Amino acid sequence: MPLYCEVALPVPLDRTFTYAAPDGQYPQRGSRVIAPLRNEKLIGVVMSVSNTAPADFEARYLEAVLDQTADQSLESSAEAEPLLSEALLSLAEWIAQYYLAPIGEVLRGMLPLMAEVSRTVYYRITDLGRDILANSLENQSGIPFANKTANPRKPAKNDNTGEEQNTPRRILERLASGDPVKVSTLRTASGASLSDLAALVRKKWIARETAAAERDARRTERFAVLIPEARLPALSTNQQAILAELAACGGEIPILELRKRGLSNATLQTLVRRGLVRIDERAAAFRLGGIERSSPPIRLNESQTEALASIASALGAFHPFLLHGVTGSGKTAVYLAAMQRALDRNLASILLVPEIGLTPQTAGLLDAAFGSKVALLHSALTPEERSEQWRRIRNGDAPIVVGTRSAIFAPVPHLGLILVDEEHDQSYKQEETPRYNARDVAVMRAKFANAVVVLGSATPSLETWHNSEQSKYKRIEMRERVNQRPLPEVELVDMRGEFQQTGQENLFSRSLIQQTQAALERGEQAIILLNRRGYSFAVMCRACGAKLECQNCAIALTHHKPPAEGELAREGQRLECHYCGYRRTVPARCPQCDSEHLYYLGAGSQQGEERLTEIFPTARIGRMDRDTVRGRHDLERLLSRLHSGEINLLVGTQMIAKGHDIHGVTLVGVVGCDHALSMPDFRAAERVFQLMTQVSGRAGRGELPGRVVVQTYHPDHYAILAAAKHDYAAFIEKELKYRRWMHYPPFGVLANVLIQSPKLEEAANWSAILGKWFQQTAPQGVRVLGPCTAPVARIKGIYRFHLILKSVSRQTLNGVLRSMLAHADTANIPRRNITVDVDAQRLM
DNA sequence: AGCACGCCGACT
DNA sequence: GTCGGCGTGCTC
Repeated sequence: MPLYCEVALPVPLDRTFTYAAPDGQYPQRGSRVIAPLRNEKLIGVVMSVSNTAPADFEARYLEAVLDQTADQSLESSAEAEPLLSEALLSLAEWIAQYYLAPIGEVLRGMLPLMAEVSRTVYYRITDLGRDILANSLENQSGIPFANKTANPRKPAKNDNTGEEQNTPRRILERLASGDPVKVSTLRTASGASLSDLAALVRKKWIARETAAAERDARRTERFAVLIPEARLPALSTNQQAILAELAACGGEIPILELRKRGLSNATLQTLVRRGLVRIDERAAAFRLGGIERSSPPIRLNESQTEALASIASALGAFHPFLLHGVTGSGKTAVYLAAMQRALDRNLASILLVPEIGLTPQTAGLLDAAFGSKVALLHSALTPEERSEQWRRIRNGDAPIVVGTRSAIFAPVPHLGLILVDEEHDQSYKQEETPRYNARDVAVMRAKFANAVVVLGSATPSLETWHNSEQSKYKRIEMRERVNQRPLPEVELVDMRGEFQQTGQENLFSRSLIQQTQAALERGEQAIILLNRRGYSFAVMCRACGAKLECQNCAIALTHHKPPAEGELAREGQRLECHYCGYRRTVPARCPQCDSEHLYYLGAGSQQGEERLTEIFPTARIGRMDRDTVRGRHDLERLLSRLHSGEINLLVGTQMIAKGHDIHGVTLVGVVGCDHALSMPDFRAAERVFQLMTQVSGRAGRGELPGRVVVQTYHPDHYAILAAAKHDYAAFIEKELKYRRWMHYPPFGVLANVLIQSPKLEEAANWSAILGKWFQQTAPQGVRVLGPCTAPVARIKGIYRFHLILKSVSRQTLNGVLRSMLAHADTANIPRRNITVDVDAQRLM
């Protein structure tokens, strides 16, 4: 009797599938398997096994059980674990239940599964196809193949070349032997497009099948190796160049390196053919790559030592901490020391950093402290690299894991410590299914692993702060900067007064200009936060008041100016939608009313840079935003130019606020970051406070004291006032009052239910159905706001409605959301059009 | 999500 | 009269 198992598959279905195990293979909970679903082969994870056959259907057989090594069956000891440990499986199940996400999708996000399995598509001729082919050979007419697969109004490119046009026939001929043929092979042989193949599948002349097989995902590196005793025949200059390079490098060199030095692969292949060089393939050595080692501070100060002692003495059991340390208090040094302490006790650590928080500097510190024990996991890794890191971690070769959000799923054995740097950072929340918050997952993971978890921040989120007040998390305070450096003095500039006094609307206030000038003259550096991308953030019509909007989204288009376009913003320049990427040029006339009077509203970082160039013609200005920092290397390059002093004035979006430690910066300007206060978002004040505090923290980290100039239209707002005084306590007190009053988190739990459809009436209708259901069932202990159109009513042509649910009890809310989804199912609302966002960060 | 099966308008 | 549009419904 076969063994049966429940398999989670990467499909958006809230259920598992039952399969029978092939003879002699014993899947366990946590094993990866290849499972046939319809005519696809998918990778899945075994959630449970049983001996009873399902009653009402016949289970199909698994194609294969992966990761069943020979020694695993031999050893059969407790050490022979399936790929996914029990701790990670429990974590996945917790996420699935807490965030109402399908377990298969949760697991897909946890495992670098896809890189490890190559999925191949094959085509095979059917009996019908054979008949058709035979008939056509008999009567030579080719009639059945009259080329109608493409749109009849648009003839296919190869339509007019006689015999060449008969694609279906060539497909069938290539398949005639009966063996399945790979798509790529078939397409080269027959010149067929994917839609040609799809058409024949529809006619049932051919059949499509997929196969999945495990691939060795270890990254290899290819070396060119000089064959010493070869006789040298006449060589071209290119060939000589390669041989010279090889000789200079001791006879071998990675092929990638050759290419970097401008030596061609074709030439290399010629040398191989002539027997002068051979190619060796070896497992790639691991290195952090392009990192300058930097030494950590040798001695911790008093508060750092105390923090370390608390954390270190808690190792070995579940203990959550909040490490609240002002900017520049040296949290990173505490993290490094704590990881070392864990390592001393043979415990591994995970350090989570925000998306752009992993600076080359931090990587350098880690490399210096832990060398090859470090595994880096970040979004720029290729699937193969990710997979390689994953294996190193799982083998125990890398007990120090550093990475962004999904690194919380690293398969670390003997996990003892999890550190979440800048725990308030929004990038820890995944904005697609499963919509987990890595900070909260970190706490659960620590719980399952009996580990210590430290949430660190200068500006803790209200949730975390509240948990520390409730003694759920133990709070550690670091109130002083290292070396008793003072926090920078903050000056508020009331921009309303500035307008009245100068009589004009200037982007930069007189005070900011004057102080920047002074800093630059003293040979110091300044950075200016201008938290909008682009040149101007909207184009508006003076006649009818309409803003130019994206055709796909209910969003004003942002104006970007090509750098060489002269003084004025004008027609013909680029407009861009920051939601969908739609681009168009600035029209001559308003598309609504045909007026010629269009004007440009607001200033972004691009305009900031331009203004600064005019004001400080001799300054060495740099800009840091998503337009100038696209790849990882752009950031590294900008930061190193800043460190070297090559740039002395930096303007940019919130990217510049994140954890950079540049000692020459003595002045920080904050321009127009308070517009966020008027957004319909209950976290607006929290975000403005955090951003202002973080960016202010960039000033005065070296020998010289820092200064901050904040331009604001809300000089009396508590978030601005508290940030100006570095007074977290004052801010938190006000903000907690407001949240309590409004029943917003942390006083209660919140979920955003988003209903989407490309058809307006459909979205409206569905959200009305759900709204009515809430009205009729009136669930106890849940407040419902809406339904109403979402703050961004349309994105990428999809109309959006939402409901906001608040409850004091997480369990109640979870239950109500489940009933709601069940009702949506009976009301025939497709599941994929409903997004449930538990603990939503943004209600947009 | 895919991808099949199944009922109504534009073309040979 | 066919092709093919995409509206329901299922996947072990």
